[in-house]
Amino acid sequence: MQQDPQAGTPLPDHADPVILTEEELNEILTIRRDKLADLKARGRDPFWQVLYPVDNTTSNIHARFDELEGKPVSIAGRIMSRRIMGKASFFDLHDRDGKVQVYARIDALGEEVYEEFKKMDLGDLVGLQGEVFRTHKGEISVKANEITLLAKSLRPLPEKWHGLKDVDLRYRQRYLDLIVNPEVRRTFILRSRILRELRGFLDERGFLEVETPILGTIAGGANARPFITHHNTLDMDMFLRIAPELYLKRLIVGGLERVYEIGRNFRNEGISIKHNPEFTAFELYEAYRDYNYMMDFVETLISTLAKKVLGTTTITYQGTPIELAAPWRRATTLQLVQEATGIDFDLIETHEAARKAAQSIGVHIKPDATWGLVLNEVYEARVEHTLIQPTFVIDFPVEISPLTKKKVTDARLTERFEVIIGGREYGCAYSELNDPIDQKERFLDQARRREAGDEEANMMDEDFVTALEYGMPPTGGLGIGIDRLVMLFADAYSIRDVLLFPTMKSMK
RNA sequence: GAGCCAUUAGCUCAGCUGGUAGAGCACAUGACUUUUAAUCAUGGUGUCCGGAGUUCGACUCUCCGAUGGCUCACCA
Repeated sequence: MQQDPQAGTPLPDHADPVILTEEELNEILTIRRDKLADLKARGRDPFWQVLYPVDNTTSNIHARFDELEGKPVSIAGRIMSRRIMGKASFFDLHDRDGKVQVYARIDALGEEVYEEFKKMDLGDLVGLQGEVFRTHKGEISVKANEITLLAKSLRPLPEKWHGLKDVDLRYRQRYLDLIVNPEVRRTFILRSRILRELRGFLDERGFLEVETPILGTIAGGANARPFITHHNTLDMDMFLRIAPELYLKRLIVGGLERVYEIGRNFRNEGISIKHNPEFTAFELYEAYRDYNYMMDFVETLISTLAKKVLGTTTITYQGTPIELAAPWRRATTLQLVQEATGIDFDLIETHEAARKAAQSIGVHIKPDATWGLVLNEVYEARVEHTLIQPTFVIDFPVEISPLTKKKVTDARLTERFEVIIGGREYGCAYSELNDPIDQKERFLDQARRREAGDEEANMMDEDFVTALEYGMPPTGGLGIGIDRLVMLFADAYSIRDVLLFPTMKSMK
C-alpha cells in the first residue's frame, strides 16, 4: 500500500481548541480521533488505502472449510468483537454475508503489526491474510499473518449483545442497524432474492420488463391522493405516480402483449405499519387473458416464489400458520358477505335497502353510498380481516373498479379479484376494461366524484381513452404490493422493517 | 388528525414519596500466546429530549414544544 511521503507533517485537527466541537469532547470520540491522528503522524493514514486483494468471504470459509483448511485466504471486513489475551488475540470479522473468527498472534504478525492491531477499535475495517484452521474448541478460524487497517471507525458501535433497539435510530441510521442486527441484513437479502426470483419467473414466461413515467401530469390508475411537485422551466405542477397501470395498458395497445413493471408508487396518505408513502408495486399485463387466468397465475407465482426463496410453501406469519400451496379458495364478495353477515346483497335491489342492511349490522356507511359501495364497505368491515389462508375474493362492485370489465351476467359487478392472506390484501387483478366508450363514461363518473370533493377519485385521462379507441386486446392485469409480500415472507410486523429507508419526519 | 405511552452515558437499561444520577456493554491503563457475551484489577463517562412554570430545591410535579412507538382515523 502506497503511503504519501508528506505523511509525517499533518497535525490532528482537533488539537486546535478553537475548532474543538462539543461532540469531540466525548472521551471515546476523542480517543479514536487521537488514534487516527497518531496513524497519520506516522504516515499510516488508513484513509489512503484504496484497495485490498480480497479473494474470499467469511461464509465461503465456513461452507468450504474442508477444502480450505490449511490454505491461505485474503478477506476483509469489520472488527465486531475482540478477545485480547496479551500476545495472542481473537476477533470476529464481519463481511457482507457472515463472520469468521480471526486468530492474531504476535509471533505470526510481528511486534509492530501486533501492537498496531491492539490499538484498533471495534468497528474498524481491516483486510487480512492468513490460513484457515480450526481452534481447539472447534471454531473455524483464520490465523492471520498480515492485518491492514483499511478504514478507521471514529464512533463507537451500538452494544454488541443487545444490538441497536431504538426504533427511531434503527430507521434513521439504517447503516448501524445493518452492522449490528444480523436479522435486518437477512431481511434485505431475502427481499433481493424475492425480486430476483420474481423477475426470473416472468422472464421464463416471456414478459418484458418496462419502465414508465413516475413524473406526470395525470395521476391515474388508482384511487389515491398524489404528491404534487413542480417543474421549474415548464412552470407547471406535476404529480408523482400513484400507479403505472394506464401506461402499461398503453403498451398492451402498442402490441407488447406481455409487460410488467416493478417500481415505486407514491401516495400522499397516512403512514402505518402497513403503509409507507412510497412503496414498491408490481404490475403485470398479459393480452388475451382474463381474471380467471390471473388467479391460476398468482397461485403459481406466490407458491413458486415461496418454494424458491424459503424452500417451503408452509409459512408462519406473526404466529399464524399459512399454507401458500395452490389451490387457494375462491369466493365472491357476495358469498363471503353472506357467510359473515347473513345478508344476501344479491337480493337487495335498491341503494337505500343496501344502506339499511349495512346499518342493521352496525357497519358505518356514507348517507349517499350506492349498493356497490355499501357491499364493499361491508366486505371490508366484516370479511377481509377474517380471511387468513390465501383467498381470491372475486367480483367487486363497479363503483370502485373504474378500469375493470363489468361482468356480462351482472352489470353491478366487475371481473376483479383481490388476494387476501392473513387478513390483508396483497394484490388485485382484473379483466381489463378495453371498451373505450365505457371507459370514458367511467372516467366521467369519477370526475363527478372528484368535483363532489372525493380527492381520491380517478383523474380523466383522455389519451388513455384514445389509446383504447385504437383497440386493446382483452387483457388480464395484476398488481401485487412487493413490500407486503416481503413482509409475509420475512415475517415482518411493520412495512418499515422491509424498507431500507422508510419515510420519517425530519428532525428539527 | 385524535388518544395513550416513551425519551437518562456511545449502546441496552435502572433511578422510590422532589434532595443535581447508577449498572452492564463499550472505552482507558495494567496482567494474560486457543478465546468466543474471554477473564482479572483499576478508572472516568452525563445539555437526565428542548423550553417555561411550581418549589428553598425538579430526572422526578405542571404546561408548551420536538421526536418516536402503539391504537384509532385516513388509506380499496
